[in-house]
Amino acid sequence: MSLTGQDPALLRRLNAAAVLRALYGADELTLTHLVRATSISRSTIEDVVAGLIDEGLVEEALPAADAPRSVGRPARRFRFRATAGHVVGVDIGPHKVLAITADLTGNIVDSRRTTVTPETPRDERLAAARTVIKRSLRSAGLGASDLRAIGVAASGVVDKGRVVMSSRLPDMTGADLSLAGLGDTPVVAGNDTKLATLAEHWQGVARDSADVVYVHAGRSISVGLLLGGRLHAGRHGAAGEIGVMHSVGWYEAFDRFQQYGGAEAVLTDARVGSDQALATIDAFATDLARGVGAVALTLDPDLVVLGGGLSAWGSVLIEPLQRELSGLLLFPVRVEPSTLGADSVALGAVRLALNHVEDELFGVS
Amino acid sequence: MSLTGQDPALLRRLNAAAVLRALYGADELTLTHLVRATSISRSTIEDVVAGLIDEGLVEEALPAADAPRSVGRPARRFRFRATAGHVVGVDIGPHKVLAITADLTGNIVDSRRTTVTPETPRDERLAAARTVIKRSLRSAGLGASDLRAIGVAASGVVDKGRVVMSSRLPDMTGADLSLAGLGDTPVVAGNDTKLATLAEHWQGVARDSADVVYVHAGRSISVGLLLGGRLHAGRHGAAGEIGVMHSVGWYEAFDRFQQYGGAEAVLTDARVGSDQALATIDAFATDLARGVGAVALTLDPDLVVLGGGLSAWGSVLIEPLQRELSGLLLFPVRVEPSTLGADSVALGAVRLALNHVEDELFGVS
DNA sequence: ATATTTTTGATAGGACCTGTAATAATTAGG
DNA sequence: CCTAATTATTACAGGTCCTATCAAAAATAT
Repeated sequence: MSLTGQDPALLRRLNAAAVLRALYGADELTLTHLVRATSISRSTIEDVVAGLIDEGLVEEALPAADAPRSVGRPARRFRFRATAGHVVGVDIGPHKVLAITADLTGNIVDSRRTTVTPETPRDERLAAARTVIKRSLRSAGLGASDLRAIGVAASGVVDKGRVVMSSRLPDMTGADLSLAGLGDTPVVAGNDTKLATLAEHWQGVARDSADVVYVHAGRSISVGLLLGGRLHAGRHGAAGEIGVMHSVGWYEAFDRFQQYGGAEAVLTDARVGSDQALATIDAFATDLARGVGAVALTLDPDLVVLGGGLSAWGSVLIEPLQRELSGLLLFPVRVEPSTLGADSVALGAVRLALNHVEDELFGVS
Repeated sequence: MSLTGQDPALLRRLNAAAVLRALYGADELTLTHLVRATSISRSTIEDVVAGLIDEGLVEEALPAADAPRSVGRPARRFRFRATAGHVVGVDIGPHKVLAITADLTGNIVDSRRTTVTPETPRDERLAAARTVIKRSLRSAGLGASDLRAIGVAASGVVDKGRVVMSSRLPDMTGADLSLAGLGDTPVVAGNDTKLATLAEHWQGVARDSADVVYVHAGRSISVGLLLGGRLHAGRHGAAGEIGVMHSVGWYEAFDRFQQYGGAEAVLTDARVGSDQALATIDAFATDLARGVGAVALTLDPDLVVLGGGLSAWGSVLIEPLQRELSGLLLFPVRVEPSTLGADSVALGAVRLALNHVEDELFGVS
């Protein structure tokens, strides 16, 4: 059944969530600030904050010695107690396993990695993930009870905590990503590109866009979708798999660079104006635009984000891509390079874990 | 700012909405039924229902003489007062203008049409829409004050109440769909295919699916998207315009039938097993699958609905389409023919208008 | 006629919200 | 150093909403 206001306490939960959200973004706020931000009455704010302090989610900040003094009785200041809990986001990739530990505001407290190879067998790869998580927690001085959720990113189609299919790491097909052996911390999993999309919406260029197409361009090309501010996974978790269509030509696209003598060579030659290098990039942009154009025509998004290794090329690749796209689309679309580096996937896993925690913390519906 | 429970009356609105929704689906319900359906306490239900009766949204049903009698004091029965308001949905098409008048439950009380041609100038076409709406209202015995909203469907890209671009009816490009001259009734507009998608989700085969790709297949081919149970329009209202991509081949697809001697001829020949007719249909299905495949790979939807004139062909077209799609997609997708006829667009416009009314009626967020 | 069943009406108790008035803790200025 | 102005805190009154419980009302079954 739908939302029914059965319990007057619903109002309290709603207001607590609003206060928490307000504190979330800011550093320290006074009660008066909170009243203004939420337009809830002062009496209520006071009660709510007291309750949140009891729960350990908010703490009073001691007045700083060098704080700017103003007239009138000084207000107490409150802040979100970021250390009330922590999450870990782990990127289980072909070449590395990266774990990022963060507090509830998303502040990174530790970051730890191990090297693996595409040939590393499944169990070893998953064991590496467990080990990296444990090490990161220990180094951050955290126990199992401090951990509220774990976010896991893996390549391939990920659905219901499992890798349904992975072409990049065939051995991972069928792998269970619930990482047993780490206590009963809830584990949420997702596809790497989709989680990078989430990261881009959280801290990257897509911060203010609700409908985003994220394109990971590197050795392989893949797509993540954010629709209405939420990740769109699809019925089988296979949304964005436009590259599967052979006529799009994404499987062979990167070979253009290999044939030239490697991606590095193309970039350096292009920078000095080599016609052949520029033509190679143009051809690659055409490949890219074939798939991105289909997705953009389907969704008419606010923004296309170019991520992955090739996003570091910046305008060298963005410009021909945009040129190609403008010939395909009804309306021009904004294309921006990713501002997050190679850690974006693990960062997205952190965000996924935080989403889970927030749903529990200030979940209402 | 987000939802804040500032007012205790929020609970009442929430509960009123829950009661209204419960009454919406059912015919007549007793207070006890409502208590069970909403799990709100009886006292509250009583209050809420009294309030809704005051507002004119609910009425008490007189006990029917032939009602099945049971032990105990007979309960009063309540029903949603469907006639508390009406809406009109109007489809402004190339060949017809169709207005459907419905009450708040969506019961159709009148349906009225006028014939136009693709050459009818813009002002005349819009005037025809106004006239048809007025006639339909008069014939339903309704005054301007009974009308709560008007939904308008037009072909082409529709955004913010205007036709941004129409390839089917170029003269309509730039048209203002707010239909001035019908009082101050709110008018909401949308693209015809998108609204047919809405209709299909409301009363058609897509009733239980949240992520739906609707394909209108006829003289022209177009796509409507429902994502997470909501229509996806895109930044410029141009979502689903995959057919714009020339390589998809949708502009010329229907010509295959014309070259054969008309769509009718293809169908009748195919039914008696003509190889040439079947091959023509296969080729058309391949055209269709090229675009639908791209959309389905992008979105991984629950369901693909085939609408438009060719949906009447049923399995003759569905089967080759499904065959083609299965070769393109990672996961098989359910493909169903539309169950609604040519009125689906106007019906979707009715639903759009009802959505608007409901947002106002039991809008909370 | 009496018992049983179900609905209805009325009352009490508690949680929540808002707004106002009194009180406390500062700074600015004479 | 003292007073006025300013801002924050605390306490209280008034109102809406919810739930739970219990007696009264209206029907059927025996």
